[in-house]
Amino acid sequence: MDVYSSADHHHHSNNSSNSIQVSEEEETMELRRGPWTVEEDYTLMNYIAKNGEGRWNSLARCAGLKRTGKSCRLRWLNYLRPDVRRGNITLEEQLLILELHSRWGNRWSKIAQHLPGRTDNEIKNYWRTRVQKHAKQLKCDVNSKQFKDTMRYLWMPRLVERIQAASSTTPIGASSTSANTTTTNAIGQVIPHMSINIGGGLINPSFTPDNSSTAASSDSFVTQISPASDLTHEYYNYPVNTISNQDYYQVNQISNQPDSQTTPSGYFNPGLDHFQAMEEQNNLNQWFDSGDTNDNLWNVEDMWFLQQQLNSM
DNA sequence: AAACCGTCCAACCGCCTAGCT
DNA sequence: CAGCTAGGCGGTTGGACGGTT
Repeated sequence: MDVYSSADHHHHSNNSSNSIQVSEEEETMELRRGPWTVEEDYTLMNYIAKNGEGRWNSLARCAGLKRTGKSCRLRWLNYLRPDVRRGNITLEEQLLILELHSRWGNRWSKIAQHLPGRTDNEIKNYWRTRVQKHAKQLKCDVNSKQFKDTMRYLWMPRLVERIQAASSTTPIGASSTSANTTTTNAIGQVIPHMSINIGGGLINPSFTPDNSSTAASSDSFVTQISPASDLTHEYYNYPVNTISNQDYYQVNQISNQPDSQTTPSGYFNPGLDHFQAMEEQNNLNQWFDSGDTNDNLWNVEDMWFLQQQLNSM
């Protein structure tokens, strides 16, 4: 519906004389769909640079884009926006996504608000392609208690370990213990941090597995992360992995929730001995260790063992 | 070489809601 | 108040791509 009915169509070409007979296609103002061309991107960026964003339907018309307002909005927010980050999800981001998802469920936009530069779409894609894949491999439902516990007591602590390990070998300029509120990235820009406390209380896992979809009242348990808006001037074809985890986000303090039952050991819940035993028996590094920030598939032994554990829960 | 397969992600769709008339 | 529209959100899809057979 949106723009389709509009008669006052504009053309991005400049033939104002319009002497050419209007084709049927132009008459009905056929809207383009599918992938955006470089020209369309350029048009949209230019228009927004001059006129700002918002009022997407009229924006699409005025800019001469044969697109719906929705399509323009999506393209801008998910791709063209200067502060959008694409590329590998860092360990810190993975951890945050897992934690926030355990809290809020599929509230992607809400989760995205806490990951500067990341879009809801990207987080959603990450979840579906990475996290759900593991659930599938374990033959359990992503929403099941079993899988949630697996994430909480295995995956997330593992991420914490890896983050700690990474931060202990952090190069100069990105020390892990600092309480600073900014850090400097690889190209010398000062950027704000994502707030994750690794060594101390971590992100507060006061998570109860069965209420994941109920919106918690405490949205502020993670301090709002401000977008690293000055980070990606080179946003088109932004190269992945050019900025290391350590450079990008500095491990930092987080405000603990008042009602927290969290111990300083974070996710390691003393009541879950079998998980800890499991940790000792199995080298689950296979999950994480082959790539930089990639998750990895279970190896056969891990899969088998974990399956036994899950079945006995 | 080519057919097949799995993964990833940009972009779409439908639904919902807030705001305006 | 109802009706309409734009914007926002979550779910889904299709095509590109890389790896494997």
